[in-house]
Amino acid sequence: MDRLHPVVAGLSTTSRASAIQGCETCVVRRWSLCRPLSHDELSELARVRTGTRVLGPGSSVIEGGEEADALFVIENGWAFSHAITADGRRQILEFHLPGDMLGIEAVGRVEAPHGVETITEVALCVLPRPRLETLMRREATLAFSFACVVSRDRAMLAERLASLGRRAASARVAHLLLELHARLMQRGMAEHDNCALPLKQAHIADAVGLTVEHTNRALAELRREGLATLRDGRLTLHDRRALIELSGWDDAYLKSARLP
Amino acid sequence: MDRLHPVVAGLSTTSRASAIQGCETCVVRRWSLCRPLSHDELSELARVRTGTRVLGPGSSVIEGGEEADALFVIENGWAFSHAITADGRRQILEFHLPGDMLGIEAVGRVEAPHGVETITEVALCVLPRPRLETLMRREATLAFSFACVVSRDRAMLAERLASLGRRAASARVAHLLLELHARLMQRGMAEHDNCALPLKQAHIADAVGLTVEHTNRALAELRREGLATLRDGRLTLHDRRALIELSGWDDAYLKSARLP
DNA sequence: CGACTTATTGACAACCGTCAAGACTCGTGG
DNA sequence: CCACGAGTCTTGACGGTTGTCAATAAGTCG
Repeated sequence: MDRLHPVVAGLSTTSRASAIQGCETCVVRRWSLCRPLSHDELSELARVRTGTRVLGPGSSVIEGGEEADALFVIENGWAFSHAITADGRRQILEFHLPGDMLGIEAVGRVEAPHGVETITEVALCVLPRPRLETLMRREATLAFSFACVVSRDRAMLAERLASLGRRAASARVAHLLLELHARLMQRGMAEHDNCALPLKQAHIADAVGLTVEHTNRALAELRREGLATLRDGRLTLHDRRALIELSGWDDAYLKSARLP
Repeated sequence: MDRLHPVVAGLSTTSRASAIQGCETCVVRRWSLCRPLSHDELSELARVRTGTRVLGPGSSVIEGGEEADALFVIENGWAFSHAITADGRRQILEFHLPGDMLGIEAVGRVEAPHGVETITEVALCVLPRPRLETLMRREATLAFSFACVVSRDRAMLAERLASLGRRAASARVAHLLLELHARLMQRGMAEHDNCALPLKQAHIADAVGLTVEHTNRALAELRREGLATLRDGRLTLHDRRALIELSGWDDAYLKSARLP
């Protein structure tokens, strides 16, 4: 896994000056922080952002433990945040899809506690942290909207935590697949029974706390039982009901409900 | 475990009308949401709160899945939030100490995704959600401060998640013990090598994703190796260095750093 | 073609869960 | 005062789930 420095990686296919473009027509606005903002607030936010940065697959967006000078909104592509344990093993905390924010765990602190890395090529809306925080201290709607985003994020982590703590291997994998599919559906990025899923088995393993080998066995079981197939970057859900039954899936935690 | 309805339980030792008392002298202010607020903002918040509610040990503060009409700040005592899996097993998500907020995961949504239950007797500062959210939409400092609180909370969940995913039983237990001790130290509720810890082994088991029996074995190992002792509601850390080594502990995620 | 990554499978061992039993504490009631 | 029962802690035996190690297959890119 090649870890390019964010700046270097960023420059490789670098920032188009789309800062000029307004936030109102942003394709991910509906799923992002910006949804509830008024016209005036949006134009203020548009002045905060410094443009779009495009990173290649497998590049580092935020280095864990280092100072994070910007927050990001994914305009396109997949990423994940992760912790590295003292003995070098990796735990994926969350997968990030278009409209998600990166770096929210750095707010209110100096260093980013966790690293963020791209999976596919990713286009990021760059929001320099000092300027964004200044604006949030002035615009209550933005700050509250931000709090709602973090709160939803927290709920997803809690759900994953319950999964790792109290479910067997195949149930954990099934739960993750259902979650990703549901989140893609919300964004119109999935059919009712299938979607593109650019994850390696190693990603899934690190997300659900299993080894790659055992994750493979769990996926094989799901396939053998006719529940779901993950192949060539595409997930197909053959028996949604059985997957839900197996994993104890409940989509309530994904419904961010009534943002202002 | 007797589950009294919060209102009923609340009435049993009921709300002293300490709403009159200002928030400025609040003992937990230094560790709570309120820390960065100005004099004027504090007095507005004081008008939001409806008083203090006292609950007995083992009573339910928030029912998972039900509508949450208030947020709370713990003034005194221990509580925990938890998820219940489909097959009835419990996963403790977080332990809550004086100054912590309860119900933050309900912000921006209608129902509380997870339940909250008291461990000891608990005194709660009650903040009705509609009034608090109205104030947050007006007062940017409060909303931003709230976002920082949620973000810190999220970091703690992420750390626990990495623990469950990538650490062995005794390391998970050691990590939890170190975290609780560190959080108590921040509040002046612990000595450098020991503290009161009113947890049953079942609480620890449900927090780190183990059975009670195996948690007991892990605790026995820590005791046998001379690392830590948990006995009669008191935790003693005999060899902090070895505990840190074993669990990969790093306290960076607890440092909420520079709130405004 | 050869190096590399990823997926897959098998054998075996370690870890952890399950089940069962006993010890200890504490409050209650006789 | 003691007996009793409930809740918690502790220990042992055993089995299942998962991790480890190793090898192979399949695909990708130079």
